[in-house]
Parts: sequence; C-alpha cells; structure tokens
Amino acid sequence: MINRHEIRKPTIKDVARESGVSIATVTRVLQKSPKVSEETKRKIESAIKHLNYRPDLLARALVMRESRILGLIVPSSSDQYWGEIAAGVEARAREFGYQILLGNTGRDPDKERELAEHFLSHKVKGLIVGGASQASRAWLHDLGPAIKTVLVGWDAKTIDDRHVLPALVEDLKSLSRSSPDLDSSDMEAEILLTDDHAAAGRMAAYLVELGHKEIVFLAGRLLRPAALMLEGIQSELQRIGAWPCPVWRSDETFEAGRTAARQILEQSSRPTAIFAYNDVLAIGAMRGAREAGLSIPKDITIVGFDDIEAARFVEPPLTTVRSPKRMFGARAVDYLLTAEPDVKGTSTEFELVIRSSSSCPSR
Amino acid sequence: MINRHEIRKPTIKDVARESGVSIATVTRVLQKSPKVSEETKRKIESAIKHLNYRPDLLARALVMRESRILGLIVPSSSDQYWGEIAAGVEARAREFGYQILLGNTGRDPDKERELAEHFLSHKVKGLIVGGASQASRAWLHDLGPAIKTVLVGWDAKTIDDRHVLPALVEDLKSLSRSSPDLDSSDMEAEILLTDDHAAAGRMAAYLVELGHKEIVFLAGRLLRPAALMLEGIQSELQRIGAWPCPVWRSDETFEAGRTAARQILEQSSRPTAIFAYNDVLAIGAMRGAREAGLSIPKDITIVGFDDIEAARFVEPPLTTVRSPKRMFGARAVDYLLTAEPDVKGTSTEFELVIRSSSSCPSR
DNA sequence: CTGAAAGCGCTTACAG
DNA sequence: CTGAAAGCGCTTACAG
Repeated sequence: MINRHEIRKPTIKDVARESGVSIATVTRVLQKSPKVSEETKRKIESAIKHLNYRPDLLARALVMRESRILGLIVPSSSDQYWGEIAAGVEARAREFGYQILLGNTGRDPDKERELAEHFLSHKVKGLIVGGASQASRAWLHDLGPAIKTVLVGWDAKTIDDRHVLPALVEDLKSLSRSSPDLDSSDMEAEILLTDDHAAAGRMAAYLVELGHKEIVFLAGRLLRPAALMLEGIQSELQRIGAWPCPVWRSDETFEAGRTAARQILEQSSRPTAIFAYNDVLAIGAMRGAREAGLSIPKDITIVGFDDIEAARFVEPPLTTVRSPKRMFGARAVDYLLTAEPDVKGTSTEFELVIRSSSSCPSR
Repeated sequence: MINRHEIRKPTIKDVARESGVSIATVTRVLQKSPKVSEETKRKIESAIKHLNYRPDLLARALVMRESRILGLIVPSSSDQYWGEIAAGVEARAREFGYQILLGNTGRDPDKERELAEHFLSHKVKGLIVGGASQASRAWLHDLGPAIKTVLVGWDAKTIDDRHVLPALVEDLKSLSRSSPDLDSSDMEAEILLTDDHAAAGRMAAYLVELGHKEIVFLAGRLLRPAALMLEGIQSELQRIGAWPCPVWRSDETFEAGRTAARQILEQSSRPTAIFAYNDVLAIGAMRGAREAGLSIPKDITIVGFDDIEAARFVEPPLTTVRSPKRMFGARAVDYLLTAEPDVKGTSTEFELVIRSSSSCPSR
C-alpha cells in the first residue's frame, strides 16, 4: 500500500499530467522534435526529471516495430576468442545506442537455431553469429529473409576422416576460397572472417625466410579454418619449390599438442619447424618437444595461431598470428547498422607476432 | 511489392483468422491454458505452424509488465574471469527461459549506471552486476528499489597509498568482513562472492604445512580482494605463531610480477615462497625468479590465485586457487529468479589446485 | 469452452 | 506549436 507509488513506474501520461500537456507533446520532446516551444519543452523536461521518468523501450519498440537490440550468438563467451569479439560487438553497438542480447550455443546447432528464433521474437535489429558451421546452414537459410545476419569467424567443420602424413593437397582443391562450401549466396547472410589462408601463408613465408623447409602442420581435426591455413601454407611452399607440408591430425588440446610433438619428433626425419593450428596446440607441442629433450627454438621452431594470453607467458614466448578480434566485432555491427558495403568479406588485418619460439634452423 | 508478405510477420490475428477463432483463444493455447477444446487447439497449432507464427515477446512483455530478460553488467567480457561468469549466467538463465542483455563497463561507474538504467528501460527482470566498486554504490542506491540486483565478485578499490613491506595488519582491521564497506544494507542488493579471506587462508595453510614461514604476499595494488586475502594469510600465520607476512605492492600485470620478483629475490633475506594476488602476477614472478637464477620450486615456491588457462601451460604448472565462476553466475540467476535465500553470501566452494610450482622449502 | 472489450506505454499521422 | 484518436501485438478479466 505504502510503496504503491514506488512500484508503479511513471509513464508518459504522468509526465503529461504533471506538465499540463498531452502525451503527444511529451513524445515530441522525447524524440527531440523541433516543433515544441521552448517553454513547454522546459516544463516537460523538468517533469521528467522530477518524476524520474524513464521511457519504456518495450512499448516504443512495439510501435516502432524494431528494438535497438542486436543478437549475438557465439559458441562460448568464456573462450577468450569469442569473449573479445563480444567485447568488440558490445562496444560498437553502444556507440549506436544499441544493446546486445547474448547467447552461447556450446557449438550445438539446435541451440543456435533456438537462440536465433528467440532473438527474432525479441525483434532484434540484426543477428551476429560467431562460429557458424555447416550445420548452421539450414536455419540460416530458413530465417534468412526475416533478419539481417552476419557471420563472424569459423568453427567446426571436419572435412574428412583420414589422418596423419602426408599431404592431402588434392582434397583441398575443393575447399579453395573460390568455391567455399559455406558461402552467403543461399543464406542472405554476410561473412566476416580473417583470411586464414593469407595469414597462414604469411607465417609460412616467414618460416621459409628463416630457412625452414621441413615444416609439419599440426592441424588439430583439420576443421575448416585449418584446411584454409594448410592451403595457404602449401601454396607458399610450392612457390619456393619445397615439398608439400605434412599434416598431423589430433584433437585441439594442450595434451594433444604435447603428444603429437613427441611422436613427430621421434620420427627418423625430424622437421625443423612445427606450425600449429592454434596456440593451445603450439604450447602443448612446446612442452612435448622439451620432454623429448629438445630446446626451443634451437632444435625446433614452434609457432602458433591466435595470440592467446598464454602465448606471452610461456617460455620461450610463442611466435604466432594475431587477428584483430575486437575490430571484427565492431565491423559486424557496422555491417548490420550501416549501409557500408566495404565492411564485409575476409580481412587481411592480421598481424604476425614474432617472439622467441622461432629462429633459423640449426641444420 | 512481391515480398510484402514476407516482410510483414504474422501476428496473433493472422493465426486467429486462419483457424477461425478469436485471438483470445489463440492466446490461451499459447499460454497452455487447459480450457481449450482439443479440436480448436489442434486447429490453432496447425495454423501457427503453417504461418510460421512467432509471438512478439515485446508486446507480451508490455502487457505482462515484465520481460524474460536479465541484465548482466561486467567490467569486461573479454576477461576470462568475467567471460566464465557470463557463461554461467547465460546457461542458467536459459534453463529458466530467460535471455540476457550484456554490457561491459570498462570499470567506469558512469557506464555502469548508464547500462543499468538502459536495462531498466528494457524492463529486465533483474540485474547482475560484476565487479561493483565503491563508486557503484551511488547508483545501486538510487536504482535499488526499482530492480532486484545481485553483485558478483569484487573489483577495484584501492584502500590506501602506502606501499612495500612490512605488514599493515592494523589497517586491515577496518576491512574485516564483519564490517565490510560495501555491504548490501543500504543498497537493497545482494552480494555473491568467493570468500577470498578463507581461500587465501587455505592456501597459506598449505604453504605452512609444506614448511614455509617466510612468505611474501605480492599484492598488486592491494585492492579489496587482495586486502581480504592478506587478512586471511595473516590470520593463518598468526595461528602458527609466525611473523606477519610482508606485502609487496605493484601493478597487476605480468611485467609487474616479473620486476617485483627480481627485486624481492635480490634482498638479503629471501623469502621461501611468494604468494601472488593473481595468476598473471604469479606467472610474471616465475619469469622474474628464473631470471634471477632461481629454479622453481626448488629455490622458491610461487603460487597464484584464479586458475587462469595459462596456469596449466607455464612451466612448472602453477599452484593456485580456483573459484567456481560458472557456478557463481548460475547462483546469481537463482537468486534473482527463485526465492531461495541460501544462494546468497560468500562461497567457500573454492578449490586448491596443487601443481608443480610449490614444494617444501630447501632451507 | 469461447469471444468482445479494455488496456499495457508508447508513436504517428491528421486536424487544428 | 499542440491535441485527440488510432494502433503496435499481445493478455486479462468479464460475460456468455
């Protein structure tokens, strides 16, 4: 009874009554319409302040048929990679006065779809989907026309089942960027990506420059981005007339990297460098190499991809490639909220981060 | 013209017309009210499917005067710590059918307030605020009655300006948990925290058990949680009649840890163990110690706090304390959405993670 | 079991 | 420059 007034929040009607005008006029000052006399404007503003009135965004969204909200769907916001993208999205969205609705999929396409539909019901202005996979295609297709969507970054798509050396260059023909299997043509969604092909090529060029010719690619499960990376590496190697790079498959964990490195380095013909699909694998490989009695980079060069926080912390600090994740998030927002056509596509704004885990081969 | 129908989404009216009933009846089956005949129900459901109807959650929220959305405000979702909490919040919220609106503050109290107000305008059901500081108090107080709020985890509050050894046990009296300076009494908000005092005490007890008596606490800026930790360490040391633990202040970065360790270990009386405020500092200290020619843990034991990903990757792997961050996020949701009183308060559900950076002192 | 009506808090033409 | 009215897509009593 007593705090009845505290519970019921002031509406536009209250403001109108308090300042002796109609609600239409209140709306006008809320919308900063110029057609309001200075005096009424002042009266209304003081009433707003006095009542501590806050417009109900839901009601506004209902009548305006769109809310200032963007939906962000990622595999896992606790992964540093997606966390950074989320931070970039959120920061840029706020500049536009937008809020973001966040959902984690745990890489489950059903959850992905569920989230997307839920966000649609909330009338989000656009959808940003991180780590979309082949399986996302179906719902992206279904929901496509209903909502402006942008994909950011890859995630899982295992391309086949074969494993271990040697190269499978042929298989990769079909994966070339010129005929991507997850393109936007039938989904009405745009894709924003680092150009993994180019980035890995750049790293390979660096290794080649150092004098490395026997490089093993520690590919994890050879997911989509890994396949692209491999292709980039191969074309670089081919350019200088070196042998194709052998591929080693495994999981994508620290332990997998450790085991893989030990096995790779026990072979009769040891490579001079290991290029890992990501930093976690690379760091695992560093441990494995050390356990095999090798010192890094003297006996073996190890490089990664991503530049996670730990890359700076391990010894020696890891040479890797950094992609501008925050900027990616920001660009996804730009794409949704502005008409700029040049924000889409792949990005070559990665950066080679040379630290101490790489050097000239000793032989 | 052609895709007019595609653009205009079907509403409850369309469903009603298509199935030959009133919109009230459609609502009833949407709300799973039992008072609907099986036949009409079937008709309506098929119309819903056929039209691909999706209820407008905004309209529903407007009339029901609350949306199934929770607001989550954290310093930075790209920090692993907050990212994990966010993941916990999101996962649990979804179990309740809730979505979450995410905002990063960058530790700016003004942004915090701004976000909170914005979320309020979106009629969120509750607010979860991570890393609230002393400066958050004002807006928490103002908005308090309007919205159910729960605070999760500490963040910055420097307690004073003095630095370096020796102990400032006395100062800490005023910080004791029995008279917290950020309590919930005047804010109508609950606080969910790891019991840093207890957790650090536990780690101290472990060190003492190993035989360490000369422990330095690498405190960073001695923020609120660090002060609590220090108190926990001191009371443990006091219990066994050891000298109070010296405190070393610095920033909270890898570099700061590295420098601090070098300086600490150059002193005539070297401690046998360094207990760092967080893992990043601890990992920096490991590097510094190694640069000072010491080996870990043989010459010096170094332990951290948090269990970040890199703690497993460095060599030797870091002994640390893990708090169940996901569970924290989940509990925050429980507090907001259920009436359970036992979800609030500090949590002692941390876990000592003993790895290889700690051992008995060699002297 | 079902429907007509009122209303949630706002914005948008349309008059004046 | 200002107001009355209609309407956004839903739910909630109230009748029947």
